[in-house]
Amino acid sequence: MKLATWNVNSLKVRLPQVLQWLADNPIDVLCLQETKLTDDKFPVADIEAAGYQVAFTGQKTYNGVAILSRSPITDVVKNNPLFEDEQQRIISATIDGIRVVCAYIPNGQTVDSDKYQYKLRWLDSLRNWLEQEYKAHPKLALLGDYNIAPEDADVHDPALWEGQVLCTDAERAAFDRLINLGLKDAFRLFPQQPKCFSWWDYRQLAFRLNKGLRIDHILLSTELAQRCSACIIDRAPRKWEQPSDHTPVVATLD
DNA sequence: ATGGCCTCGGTTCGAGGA
Repeated sequence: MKLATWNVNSLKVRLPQVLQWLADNPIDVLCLQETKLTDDKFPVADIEAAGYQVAFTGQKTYNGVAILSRSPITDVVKNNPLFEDEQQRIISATIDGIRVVCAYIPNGQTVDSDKYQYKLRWLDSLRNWLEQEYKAHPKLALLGDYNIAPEDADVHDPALWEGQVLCTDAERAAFDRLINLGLKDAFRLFPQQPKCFSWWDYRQLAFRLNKGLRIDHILLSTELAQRCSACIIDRAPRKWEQPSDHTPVVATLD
């Protein structure tokens, strides 16, 4: 079983790429972020025609998340019940006995902004809610765009990024508190090449120069981590025409 | 280099992303 996450930066623009990537790869569950579509505009028919069921929650212009699945999707929950939020950033569902949580964690903009404080509050509440969810669902997976590079190894130039949003101590501490619930970073369960990233700025030839960050993650509960046999970042779609600035991360469960 | 890019909404620029 393959679980994946991909921030597509507008599903309206990227739908052909999503369908192409699913045609190229045997993905069972795909979590999408930044769909940027209201629910009435969501391309349900195209996704179903590709052999996937889908659950989604969106809004105009910003945010928006979705879960695509080859197996039936049940018990869909939108957002974090403990955190009042107009922004559509979380959707959860049960698929083949696994509780899948798809999250688009706030960016935070800059450390001196209100958006950064919102990000930290949002992460604190996410942790509290997931603590409950984990107890209810031992087979738990949290996939998404975390907007956090957990370690300097996840940053192309740690000195340049030191103290910057996505890399601050407070954000990394929030990530560690998710880990401390008993979740494992699937990518770090395995030996990896250095300088593996999931996002590259559109500017400055960043992708060609591999000036990126690893900010898209798959966290697995202990039970699922024991079943995980691989986790890779697929750079291929980042090389396509008109790419998202993020590329998919894929975990394989046996 | 106080930047460069992309998307959206809605107009021909500003906000937001990361």
